[in-house]
Amino acid sequence: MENVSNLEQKILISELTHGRALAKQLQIHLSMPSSSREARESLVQKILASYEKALSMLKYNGSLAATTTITEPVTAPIGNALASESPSSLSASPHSEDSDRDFKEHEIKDASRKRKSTPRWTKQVSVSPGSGLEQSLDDGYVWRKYGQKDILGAKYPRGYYRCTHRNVQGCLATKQVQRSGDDPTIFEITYRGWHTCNQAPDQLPPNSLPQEKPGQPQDPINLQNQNQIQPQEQQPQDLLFNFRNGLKVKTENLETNAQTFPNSFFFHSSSNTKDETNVFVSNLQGNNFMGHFSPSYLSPATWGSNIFSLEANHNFQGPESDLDEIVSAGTSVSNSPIVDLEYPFGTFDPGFTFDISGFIS
DNA sequence: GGGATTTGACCCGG
DNA sequence: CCGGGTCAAATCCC
Repeated sequence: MENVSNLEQKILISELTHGRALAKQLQIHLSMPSSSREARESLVQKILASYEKALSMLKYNGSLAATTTITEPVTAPIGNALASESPSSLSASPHSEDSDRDFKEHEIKDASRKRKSTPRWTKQVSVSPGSGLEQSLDDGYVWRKYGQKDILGAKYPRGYYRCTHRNVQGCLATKQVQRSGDDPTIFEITYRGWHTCNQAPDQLPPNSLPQEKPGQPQDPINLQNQNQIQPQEQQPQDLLFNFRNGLKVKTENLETNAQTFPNSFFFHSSSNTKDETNVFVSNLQGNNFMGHFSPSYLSPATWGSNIFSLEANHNFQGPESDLDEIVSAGTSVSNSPIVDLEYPFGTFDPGFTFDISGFIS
């Protein structure tokens, strides 16, 4: 119980801090003649999104305490899951083309378990042609498509993407993109898992272009065959990369077993907020968690136009959560993506504190 | 040539 | 057995 609230508090703090950082960025943008309107609006949206999330968490928490309505335990076997992902292709040296799938079997078994506990959230994005929302499908991460499948009853195939850095950094984040049948301008994007890679989608230095890729107009509507979304390119964010390189903790082996995950941590480094902003929930799982937790995860919605109704699905204290705690944004955005998230946290040890000072210097 | 995408096969859970 | 998710060889593209 207390664990929960403690965790919640940390998340809230990081969310709010994140929002504040965004506001600062906005402030800078406002005094910057070169700043585009889109950039500003984007920031505004992000800020609002941040607020929404924070608020909804509070509300949800409240309702939890008050009514305790959790419908689904959403079994989160926090102990082992998620990180155990490691599809053999990852861990077992890829260059093994010898015996086929025989010996993979056992590994695959535990991999299957993770799926259930992998957090995921869905977002609907509508892309209206010509309204500058093309980039809506760009969430700032670099994805690599690994599959496409026709889904029963769906007009368009579903695309499966995973983080480009999966192999290198063991980033387990994936997403599915499903184009809506009745409204082809709507894409439902389901994210799964956290990014444990170095990408920092929504916290670019204030003076660098926010989200948009200058020389790269993209038009999802023109996806070659109306049914596939192309992954977007992305600016290298070396700053963060380098930064992090210095403190990467044995990422080489982390694919192989979950146990190494506990040692890794991750936090955002935004250029202008070096203070407490970065003290995020780190090493959440000292005992069991499932990966990293970064604000970027909490703010998957970094899109040009947002938000949304947010649905949180905690499985903390067990049974029942009616998560009908839907918070609709006051902002009447024409196209309001819907974010629908569920993160199977279990109990955490709230006691941890994390001092990043040692890493920064 | 290397990385990304395509696409049919495979695996697993329901 | 069926459908969704993933793998991986073939292919594409820069």
